[in-house]
Amino acid sequence: MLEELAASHDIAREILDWRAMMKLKGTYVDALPQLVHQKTGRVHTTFNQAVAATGRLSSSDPNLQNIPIRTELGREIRGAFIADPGHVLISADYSQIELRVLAHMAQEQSLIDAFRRGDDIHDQTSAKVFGDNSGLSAHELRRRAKIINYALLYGKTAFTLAKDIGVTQQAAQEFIDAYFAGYPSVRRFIDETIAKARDTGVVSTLFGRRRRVPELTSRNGQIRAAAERVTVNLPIQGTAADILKRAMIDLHEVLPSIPGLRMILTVHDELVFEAPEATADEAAALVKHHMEHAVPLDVPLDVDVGVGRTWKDAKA
DNA sequence: CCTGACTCC
DNA sequence: CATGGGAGTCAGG
Repeated sequence: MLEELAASHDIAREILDWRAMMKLKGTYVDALPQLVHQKTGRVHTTFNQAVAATGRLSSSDPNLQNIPIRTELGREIRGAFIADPGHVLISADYSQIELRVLAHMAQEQSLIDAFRRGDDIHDQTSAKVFGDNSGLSAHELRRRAKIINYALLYGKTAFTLAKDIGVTQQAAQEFIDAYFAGYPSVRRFIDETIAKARDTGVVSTLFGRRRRVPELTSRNGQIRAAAERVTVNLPIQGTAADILKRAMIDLHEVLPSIPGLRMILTVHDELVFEAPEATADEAAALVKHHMEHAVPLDVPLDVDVGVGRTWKDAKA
C-alpha cells in the first residue's frame, strides 16, 4: 500500500526508506560485529542441512545467506566481510542455473539452443512475449521478461504478474499465453510433472531427491493449487541445489592442491572462497572449472567469478 | 508466540 | 475467492 501511495505522497516513501534503513542497522550493522568470535576474529554461521524441503541449505545464527546486495546502501554491508591479510575472497556464482536446469529437464529446444549459443535468455523471452513493437526501452523489456522467466514456471498468475510489471491483468494473461506458446516444452514439462506427482504422491529432482506432495489430491482448490506450484518448483530449485552440493564435494577434494585455499560460504547458487593473494587467479580458475563441470547437462553451466579484498569487491 | 516487514536466492 | 518457489531476523503486540 505504501508503495502505491509513494507515487503521490512523499511521507509514504519516507516511511519505507526509514524501515529499510532500520532493518540494515538492526540486523546487520549492530548485530554482526557482536557475533565476531574471540579466537578466530570471524563470524561463524550454522548451515542447516535438513530445513529447506527442496534440498537447499539454510543458514542461521547469523543468517549469512541474506546479506544485502540489491541496493547500493545495503551492498556496503558486504564491504565489512574482509579476507585475512595477504588473502582475497573469491566469489563464484552460477549464471541463471535454474533456467538452465529447466531447459535440460523440459528439453525445451529453443532454450537449449539459446544457452548453447550464449544468447541472453531474458532478451530472447522478451522477443517471444512482447515482440518488438511495444515502444518500451530494451532495458524495461528485459526487466519484464526476467520476471516472466522466473515466475511463470512456478505458477505465477496474471493477477500478480500484472502488479509486478505494471500492466492490466488482461495484458498479463496475453504475455503468459505468449510465453507458453514460445516455449511449448515448458508447458508440457509442467503438466507432466504435476500428473506424475499426483499419481505417485512424490516429485523428484534430476538426481533423485524426493519430496512428498500428498496435497495434490486435496478437494480444496487453493490447497491443491499451492501443491501444484510446489511440485513444479521442486525439480528446478532442488536440482540446482543438488548441482551446487556436488560442486562443493568436488572442490572439497581438490582444495589441497592450492595451499591456503578455503571454502567459506555457500549462498544457493554461489560459493565464496578465501585464497592467498599470490594464487588467487589459479584458485579462481579451479573453482570455475569444477563448478561448470559438476554435472553434465544438455546445456552448458556458466559461472561468473570475482576476486577482491572484500565480499563486496569480489562480486563486482 | 505470532505477525508483518525487511533481507537473500 | 485467492492469486510464483525456498529461506531467517527483527520489532511490536
